[in-house]
Amino acid sequence: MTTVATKPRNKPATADKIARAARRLLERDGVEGVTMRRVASAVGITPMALYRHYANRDGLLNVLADGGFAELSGRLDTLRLAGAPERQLVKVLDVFLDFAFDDPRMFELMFLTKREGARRFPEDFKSGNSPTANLFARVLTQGMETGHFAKDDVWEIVFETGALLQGLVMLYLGGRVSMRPEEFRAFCHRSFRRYIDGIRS
Amino acid sequence: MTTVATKPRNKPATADKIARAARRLLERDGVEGVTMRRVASAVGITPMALYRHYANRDGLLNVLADGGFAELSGRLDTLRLAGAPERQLVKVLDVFLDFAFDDPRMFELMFLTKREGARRFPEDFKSGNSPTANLFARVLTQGMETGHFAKDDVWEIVFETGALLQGLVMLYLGGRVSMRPEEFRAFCHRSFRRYIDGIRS
DNA sequence: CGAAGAAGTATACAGTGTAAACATGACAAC
DNA sequence: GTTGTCATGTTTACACTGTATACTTCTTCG
Repeated sequence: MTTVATKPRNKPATADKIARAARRLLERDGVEGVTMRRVASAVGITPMALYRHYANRDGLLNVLADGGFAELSGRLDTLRLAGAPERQLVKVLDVFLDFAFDDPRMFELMFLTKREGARRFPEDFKSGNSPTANLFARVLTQGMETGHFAKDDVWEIVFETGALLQGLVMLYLGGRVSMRPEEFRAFCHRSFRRYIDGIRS
Repeated sequence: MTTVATKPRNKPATADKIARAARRLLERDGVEGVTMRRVASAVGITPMALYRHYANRDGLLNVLADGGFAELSGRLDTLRLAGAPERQLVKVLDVFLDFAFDDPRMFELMFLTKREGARRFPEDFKSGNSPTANLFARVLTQGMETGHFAKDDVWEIVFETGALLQGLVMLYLGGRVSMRPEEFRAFCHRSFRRYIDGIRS
């Protein structure tokens, strides 16, 4: 074989195929549906081959979650934020809700599942490691400077707003809310409004 | 049958021993540590014998969770609520936090785990099936009548306050908060205060 | 006594994640 | 070329999980 033009070690290729297959399984069957055997079978390899590319199942799930955060971050970047800070915050909220509605399983993995290597409060927030938290903090800070919000600990508010949103969506995705998506969105808007009214000066 | 004073079928005896053993396992190893084999071994019977007393693992976990709700309800009943509604709400918050600190695994099972038969919003709230929600709603209604809070949808506020609390505690128990318990409690107090200020008229 | 029914056991099946050993193929150095 | 190295993949196996099925054993009642 004179085969000179060999593929230059397509190591990332299979790793990518694995991630894609896992992603599809996640979307369809949820976190618990992402089993090593199913992923391997979807890719067409043996389960143990997965371990050449990912340390273990948690490692694979972490990569999936990272992809989710990247996509969410991308969506937030497309936001053209302007107008009153209150409206800006609601826009951010809507991006989160859209994401949760579009890909509930991914949202579940990202926020509602215990995972190693997740961000910690407050250090990982203040260090600017979380783009979504950064965006939120920027809007809040700006709102405080312009007098729309009472001066307070920005990071605490970022964290607790995230907690409120996470709690609401967790309950919704967990099937504990008898509302259709748009009803629930309206409810979240009211809830957010109540909260914002509290921090407005 | 002279046998009048027979043990009236001590069926509940083993069922209770099972529940107690499961409860201990839950406390020590968390929800995932409660496996049928371990529970059976702790009781001294065969795994399949558990199924004579509980439909399946989820049934057993539901009974455990019910016990947790009963205890939480009991703790709330001991509260002597008086004074300003804001202070009453904080007292209720503290009961929840105490419970979460005392028995984090149980709290996790009760609020942070997907389970069948969990309360649904709004119907199960409005119907009065949830004692804890009832208590909260009573304080809120009273606060609205006395002018401490702005008139609003009580059940919505009950639900979203629960969501906020759940989100905060979920993040804390999930190891995403670098705070010692009392630090975290103080943070929750500030967070609650911010929220209450929003609904005050 | 004899029947009934409850409680417990034994065995087995289909899953799960993953450790250990081995096979194969592509590339670099001699 | 030959050899060695390293990445990739397979095979097999282990220790778990929940639970279906069938069998035994014990208690209670007619």
